[in-house]
Order: sequence, then structure tokens, then C-alpha cells
Amino acid sequence: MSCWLGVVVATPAHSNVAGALTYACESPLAPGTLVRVPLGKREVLGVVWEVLPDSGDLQPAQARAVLGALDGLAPLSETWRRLVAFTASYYQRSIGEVALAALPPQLRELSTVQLARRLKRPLAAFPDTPETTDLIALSPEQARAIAEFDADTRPALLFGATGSGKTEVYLRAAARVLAQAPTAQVLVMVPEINLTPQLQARFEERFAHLGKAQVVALHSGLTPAQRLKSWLAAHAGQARLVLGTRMAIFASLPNLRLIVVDEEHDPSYKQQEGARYSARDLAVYRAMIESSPGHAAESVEHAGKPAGICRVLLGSATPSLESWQATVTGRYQRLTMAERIGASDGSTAGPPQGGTAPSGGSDGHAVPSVGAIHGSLPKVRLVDMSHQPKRCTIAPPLLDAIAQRIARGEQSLIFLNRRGYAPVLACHDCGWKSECPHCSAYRVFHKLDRTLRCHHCGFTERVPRACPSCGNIDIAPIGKGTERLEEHIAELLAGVTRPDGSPLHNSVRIARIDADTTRLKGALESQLASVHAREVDVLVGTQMIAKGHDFRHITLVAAINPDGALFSSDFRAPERLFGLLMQAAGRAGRDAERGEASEMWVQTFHPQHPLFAALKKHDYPAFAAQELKEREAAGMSPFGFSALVRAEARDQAVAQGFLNAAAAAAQAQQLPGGEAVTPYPAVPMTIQRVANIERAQMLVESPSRAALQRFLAAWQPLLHQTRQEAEFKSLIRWAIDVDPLAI
DNA sequence: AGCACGCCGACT
DNA sequence: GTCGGCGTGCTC
Repeated sequence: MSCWLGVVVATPAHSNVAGALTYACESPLAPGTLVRVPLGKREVLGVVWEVLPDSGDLQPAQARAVLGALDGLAPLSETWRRLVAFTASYYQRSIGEVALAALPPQLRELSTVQLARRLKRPLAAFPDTPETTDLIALSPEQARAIAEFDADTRPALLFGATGSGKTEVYLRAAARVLAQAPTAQVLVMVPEINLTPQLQARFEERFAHLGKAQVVALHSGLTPAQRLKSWLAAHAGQARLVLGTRMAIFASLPNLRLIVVDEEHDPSYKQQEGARYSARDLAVYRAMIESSPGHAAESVEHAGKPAGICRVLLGSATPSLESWQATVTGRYQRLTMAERIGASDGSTAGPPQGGTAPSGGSDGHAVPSVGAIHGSLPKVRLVDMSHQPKRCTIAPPLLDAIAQRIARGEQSLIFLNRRGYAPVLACHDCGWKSECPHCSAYRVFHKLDRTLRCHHCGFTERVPRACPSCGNIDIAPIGKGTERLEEHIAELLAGVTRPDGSPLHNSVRIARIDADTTRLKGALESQLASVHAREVDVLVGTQMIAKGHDFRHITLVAAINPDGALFSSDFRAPERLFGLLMQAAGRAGRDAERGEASEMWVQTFHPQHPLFAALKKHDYPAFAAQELKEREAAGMSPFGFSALVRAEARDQAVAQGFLNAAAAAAQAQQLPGGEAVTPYPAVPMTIQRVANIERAQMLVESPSRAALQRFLAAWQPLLHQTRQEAEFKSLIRWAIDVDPLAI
């Protein structure tokens, strides 16, 4: 054996083998090479991480030999390895776990022979189609945004109202980068898989001259074979533009020059299991390291690579407060587009940067091809529910407004963030409630299939005829979900007729869209189609209809009960509510003739809340300023940093005991960074028990990101150690969540 | 995470 | 007498 290699394999940080394992090899292999290695009784895929001078602490005889290298593949680049190493370290996981999770699953199973066969497949020929030249004229704001972006090198935040044409800016930025070098690559990220097809079509159309094989998708909705194919195309440099969800941040892109993060505020950029990374934050980090290649020499194939910089472009109508604050301090560049395309014949000049710009909802990949979108922003109407009849679900004025829309042949959209018929079923006699036997939550009453369903563990039973506790027949639903709201609205609107004079028996057409009605594949699409075809008068739904759908004939949007988020223990709830309401408002008023009459109704018991004042003016900057002031005073993100340690056990006391014991051990040992870190006592999680497992968490805060990082790194061995203690043997698992979205 | 080994109940 | 339950422990 002539050399020693440090190879990372998919071992979790939980296990005792967190670092690279030492293997022997006949000939030295470059770091980044994919290898098959023996691990216990198995043969697994690994990544060569380093070439070692000797076998280190390990007895040379203990080391086993590398079985083979996937030498048809170029080694993963130094930058890719830096990204993986950073992710592992920042999010407190093992390098191997992050590295292997970042590779397409099929690569792990493929034998070298199969892979060789796969790599021999002919690459799609590069068609020589001329580049599309008849591009739509940019709005002045779009042109300015692109010019400013080109003139800077910082991460950029494109703050653009719904319909302001953010997608066109992404397209132009991508086109410029792709035109600069024949090998340049662009990564475009979107929050949800269902948003990829439409965006993919748009990018494919624009970059048709590159050939279809050069625009590829990378997300979990692909079959394993498709995913491998896309990944290989990106890794080989053949794919010039990769469009994907958060996982795409780890795509191997040898010549990455631009990363676009659309809807950068979206919570789905944060992975919620395994390594809990934020793909948006990693995009900023990756752009930085792609711009400053490490000192280590690259492999020969890449030696001639021109040094270039990689930009990152984040986009949103309601940015995360973290990104917004970065534009306030100047760490990020801010690009503002306040106007809807075609709004008031473009004579209005945009406000100065950082100014209090009026802006509309969020997302919306508006098509700027025709000047047809004259929609101005909808008027926001707050309904003070304390001045409405007691316990009414829909205030009479709102009901009137909906009825008027129906009479005019217009559509209304009603939001309620609670699916099912009623959140609780209760016995009036003995006080029984539909608690889930396995979770600390109520089971939701679903009337359609007459079930009680737990939305946390999935436990489902038929609705009992009588109270299971006292036998009383008088059990009744409490509160309203979308199913009941749909029914309720049908009753309230029973007398309303449409303009075509449809008789009463042809009643108001109400549709509902939520996770229950869209479970089947294609159901969402067909339901949306019937809304577009104006076969629906009133659409009831959860927030899933707020995202990305452009309803032309909707002139009224109403939020029935958004108050929960105003006083939530989750400090990010107001931010999400504001974004959701802005997004919802953006659904209305896109129709040319009716834009002026569009309205956004919000029912609330707190109409004086500052969030609504900002909403009325469609003023995100004012909302952000207010919210950031509170965050700063409380030392919360982005002014302070936090991590959560979560623990699960059959017994709540064990879960909490483990966390408190580990924190006590940290305190006793004066861990590095500890002087600037505050651990709080362990508490039960909001939903304490799910599927009969008790959950607890501990918040750890610090004003210094670096101190928190040092502390967590030093704490991890202690957590492992504490786990081994006899009284915590029954602990099921624990995990660290750095920069958690919700606390 | 896999995949062992390891010690106690109902089956060919 | 064995098949198999998942509890504990190791993987260069």
C-alpha cells in the first residue's frame, strides 16, 4: 500500500465515528474523488477528503483498502468540499453525513460498472439556435435594477412588488452571466417543487438557444434516475442553468457564476431534518467562496478555469428581516422595484433606495409581455370584530361585499389557515374534547369522511355517535375550519343570484382548496383551472392558495381570522403574517378593468395593531423598521443568534433532564464561548407529545455568532457523554437546530 | 444510519 | 428444539 486516505462516509454525528475514516490505497487519489469503501459488513460510497501522510492513531493493520474509485467522474471541487465542510461545522453535523446527503441517492447504489455505462451515454448535442433577440422592453425599474446589480459585487436583495417583474430580472441577470463565458453556470432556487415547472418553462423558453439539456431541474419530485441525470449534467458542466429547491444548493457546479434565490423569505429554504441548513444562507456563503477560490491547487482539468466572481441575487416582495437588515447596514445591496408592470403608464419614477416605497404582495411571476396588468394595489379594509355581532365568522359588511362581487360576476378568495371542519369536537355535558390519545393536541373533525384526525401523528377514527366519555348524544364541533367555512358561506349566500339571472336552484358556486382537496395528483391543477374558467364564485382555502397563482378575476380577498399570529410566542409569526397578507393582497386586482375596485379584507380584534397600519399602506419597509426595532431591543435575530437543542423521550422528565444535565456540564467546564452564551432551562415543546413521544427543547442564545459556534462545537461531545449516563439511557434522540425558524 | 450480536416467547 | 422480538454496540 503506497498511501493513506481520509474518506468521509455517511455516518451521523450521533455515532462515534464523526470524522474521516482512514483507508489504504494503492495509488494516491485526489481529494473529492468518489470511492467505494468497505464499512463493517457493507460496501458504501465515500468521498476522499484528504491524503494522509500516515495511518495516524490507527494501527496500520486496522485500516482497510479502498475498493475502487468512480474515476469516470471528475473529483468534487475544492469549493464544493468547502461548502460541505462549512455546512457540517456550522450546523453541527458530521462532514460525511452532509457530503453523502448532498449527492444523488442513486450514486450511492450504482456500481462502478453501471456508472461507466451511464457516463458513456452520448451527451445531447448543442443546438445552434440563435439567441432570442425580440425581448420585451424592460420597465425603467427593471433596467435600473439590472444596471445597479451589474455595478456591484455584494450579495443583492431584489425588493420587488408583486407583478413588478422580478422573474424578468432573474432571466436577464442569468443571460448576461451565461453569455460571458461558454462554461458559466447559473443556479436558480425556488421554495416549492410546484413552482418549478412554470419557472422551468420560462427559463427553457428564454434559453432555448442553449438546448434543452442545458437547463435542468434538481428537486425531490424527480425520479431517482432523473435526479442523477440532472446532477451528472451539472457536475460535468454540461448543464448551464440548474433550477431547483433547497437541495440544489449542494449541486456540483464547476463554474458557478450566479445564484438566484427566489422568494428568499420562504421558510421552506430551511431544512427541517438531518442537517438543518438554510439554503438561502448557504447560497450567500457559496457565492462568497466561489468568488475566492481556495489556495489549494485544483485538479488538472480545472487548472485553466478563468478566475471569476459568483454573485448571489435574493428576491422577495416581503424579504426576511435578516436579509432586509443586511441591506440597511450595506452588507447587501438593495434593488427596489415598487411598481407593477404597466401600472399607471409607467410615468411614476421609483422611490429612492431605502425609501418608504408602496409595494404589493409577494412572489407572482407576472408575465410582462402585454401591458395588460394595470392592476393598482387593492384597498385594504380592516373589520373590527369587536364591533360585529358576537361569535360571527364572517362580518355582515364583508358578506355584503362578497355578495356584491357575485352579483357583478366577480370572484372572491377567502383565507382561513385551518383545514378540516372544526378543530375540536366537544361534549356539552361532561366537557369531553376530541383529544388525540397519542399527542397533546386535539383531533380535527373532518365532516366529509366523518373522521377525527390528528394532524400531528395521523391517528384517525370514525366520529363517535355519542360522547365516548358520558354517552351523551349532544357532541358538537367548536370553531371553524375551511370545510365548515365553505358550508357556512354556502348558507349565508344562498339567496344571492348571478348577473345572468341564474335561478336560485343554481346556487352560488363555492370551491375549497386545501391539503385535503389536493391530495390526489393533478387535483390542484384541475381545481385552479376551474377557478380560472370562472366556474367558481367564491374560493375558500388555506394559505396554499396564496402562493404563486395568478387569479385574474378575483377582486376581493379576505383573511377571516389572522389574529393568532399577532401575539404568538413564535417571534417570527408577525413577519410571516405580514408576508402572507401582502401575498394574498397581491392575488387581487390583477384584472385590467377591475383593478381599481379590488379589496383586501382583514377581520381582526386588533385593528390598531401597527402591522395592519403598514399593511394598509402596502408598506413593507415601515413594517420591517418597526419589527427590527423590537428585535433589536430583545436581542433577537438578526441582532442576536440562537440555537435549539431538542430531545425526545417516552418521559418528558428524561428529555428535560438530559438537556439540563448537558447544560450543567457545559457550565461546569467553562466551555469556550460560554461567557457570551446564555442557555435557558429546558421546556416542553409547544406540542409536547407527538405519537406518544415527549419532546423538550432548550434555547441557547448569544449576541455573537462566533461565540455561539465555538460553544456548540465544544458542547457536542458533552451532549454525547451525557447521553451515555444511566438515567438518560431511555432518551430516544437529540439534535441541534442552529438558527431555528421558530422557537 | 445499517447491521451485527445477543438473550427470551410461540411455532414447524 | 428453532425463528425472531428489538436492546446495545461497532464501523477505518
